[in-house]
Amino acid sequence: MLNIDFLNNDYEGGKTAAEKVEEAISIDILTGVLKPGSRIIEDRLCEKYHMSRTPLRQIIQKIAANGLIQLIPNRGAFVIGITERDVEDYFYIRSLLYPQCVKWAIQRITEEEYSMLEETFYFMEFYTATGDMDKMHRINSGFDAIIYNACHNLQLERALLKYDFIIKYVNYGIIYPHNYLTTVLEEHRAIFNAFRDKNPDAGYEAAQIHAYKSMLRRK
Amino acid sequence: MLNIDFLNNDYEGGKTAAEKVEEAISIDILTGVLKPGSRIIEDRLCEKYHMSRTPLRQIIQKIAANGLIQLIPNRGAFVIGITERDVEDYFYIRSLLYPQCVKWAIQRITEEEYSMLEETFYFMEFYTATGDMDKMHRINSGFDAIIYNACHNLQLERALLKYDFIIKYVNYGIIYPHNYLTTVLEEHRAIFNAFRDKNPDAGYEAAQIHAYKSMLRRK
DNA sequence: AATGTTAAAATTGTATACAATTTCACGGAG
DNA sequence: CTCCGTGAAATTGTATACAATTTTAACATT
Repeated sequence: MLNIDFLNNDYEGGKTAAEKVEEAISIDILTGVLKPGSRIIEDRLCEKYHMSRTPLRQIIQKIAANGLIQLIPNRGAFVIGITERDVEDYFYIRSLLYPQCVKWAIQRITEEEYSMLEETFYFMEFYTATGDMDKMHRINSGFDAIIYNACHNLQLERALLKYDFIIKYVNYGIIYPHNYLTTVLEEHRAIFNAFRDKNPDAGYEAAQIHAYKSMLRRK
Repeated sequence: MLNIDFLNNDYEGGKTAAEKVEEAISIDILTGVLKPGSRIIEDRLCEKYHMSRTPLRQIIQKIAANGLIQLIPNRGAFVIGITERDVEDYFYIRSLLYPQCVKWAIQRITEEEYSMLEETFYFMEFYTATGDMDKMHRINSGFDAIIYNACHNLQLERALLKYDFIIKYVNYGIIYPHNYLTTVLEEHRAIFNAFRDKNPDAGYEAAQIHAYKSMLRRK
């Protein structure tokens, strides 16, 4: 069932312990705490996260399947490096997929999902005024997550969530201009209006603009 | 190191036992042997594949990370169904990503990778005449795999390989028209020529045409 | 007949032990 | 001094045991 708990600051998403460790390791890779190319010794991580090798190895398999770790049989797990060009590439790929996702979502969204999107957008409007950057990042992610889910294509949803996850942590520490929040709100408004009007092509265009500008903002 | 062992009919890709089991389970899901929504009992699969639960659970985590299984904590693993519309969606997503991959690959391919691509293309020409459908599928996949690798973007490469994997097995048993091989060869030739001429835009266009026609051929 | 309760069975989650393999340091041959 | 062996240490791969949780099936209550 959908909910908007993500608006809460200390929301942990009902994650299991294993999911939290998975995220922690992934973040360590993306933020450079774990150096690209370096070998991951299972016992070290077991000690760090206070668990035995059995569940830890499952987590490593998952991260490897997501592409942040390379697993070489009998040799170990190695950190995959993400270069600046990779990040640019991910923005570019995202700008190919995101508009199509929005278009499909407008065609396929359910009543319930739309209500959720509407409610979230009103929160966005409200919190933009307060200027709480952290909360806004959270809501923006939630807004996108509802759209990703509403396109009703699991693989596309997962691909976009993955790219967003990578971009989010590689972007860590970036300074945003003072008009960042209002600018992004207006881009989102254009997308939301397309949902309200049930206009897939308008949504595609608005999404393209938003994705493209997101890419430029990084420069 | 790159090699063209995939041309060999009984080539197993140096897969480990675990990788073979992973592929077998994935194929069972895509071909409907494991019914969508059904629960996967670990012990049953352990018996079927003659291994203990520890390595099997790692495999399940991997498949879940790839999106073919849904894992619910303490409740078990459930088969994700792939509908006909999903397959159409995957073709569509692929047609968005494939041309970009070709374009980047032409800009980024190394000498060694190009030699490999050239050699593979000559094999394609040769084997098209023989009409061995199975071998051609293998070579076509190899041709694409070299391109995916040459774009030097790991996530894009993996995304395309994943979609191809899904499409391949969902397409299982399809009857191809008699001119299928020569048609596909010409589409590939256009792509290869773009590599030969180092022309990214021509490659993008040729790839777009190939992806689009592949989508239509399914109908 | 429908609903709730409870205990046994089944299943998932985790820790540990051991086997298989690789890595690394040391010493000898050329 | 470099290049190989060689064996111990470290690390990865797998099986098994047990703990935690869920599922089930039988039974009682209304």
